[in-house]
Amino acid sequence: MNYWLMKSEPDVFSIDHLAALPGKKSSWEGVRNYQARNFMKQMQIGDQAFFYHSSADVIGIAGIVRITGLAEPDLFALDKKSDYHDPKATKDKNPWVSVTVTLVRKFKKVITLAELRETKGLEKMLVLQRGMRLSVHPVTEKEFKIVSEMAK
DNA sequence: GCCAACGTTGGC
DNA sequence: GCCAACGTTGGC
Repeated sequence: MNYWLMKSEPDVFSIDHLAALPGKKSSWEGVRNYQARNFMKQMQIGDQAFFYHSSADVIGIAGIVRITGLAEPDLFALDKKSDYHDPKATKDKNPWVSVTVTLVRKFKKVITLAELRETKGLEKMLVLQRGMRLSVHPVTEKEFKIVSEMAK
């Protein structure tokens, strides 16, 4: 069982959008970075991930989701009308994948980046590292537990 | 809107 | 394969 952090711009897709969907379930598409994609391929059913709001009024971790569907081809890459279209992707050679996530818990209050920075034990958390832009990346079990406790 | 820190592209 | 130019991410 592994833990992850997944970034989304809440203007595009927020934790409230997810909560409003049938089954509180959605595919997670549009990742167009190979390193992030490789992490998505490693995800297993039951893994948990932080839902992170980036480029927002309140930046930080908004809640927890569970991986309920393994990586499969991200068909938005083939859709010319999609913002996620990749002109180099074809049906036979589509490098991009999406996974399915289901909401576990929305935090009462977003745990902000500033709060994360002030918390002991999270010093090495990847999202806090300088220049860290990966939209999908791993979180340690220890970090996952500390942040989960903060949200109680 | 600025800009640091990356990732990608393309000429050579 | 190198690397300059360009594009993107994302905090501030």
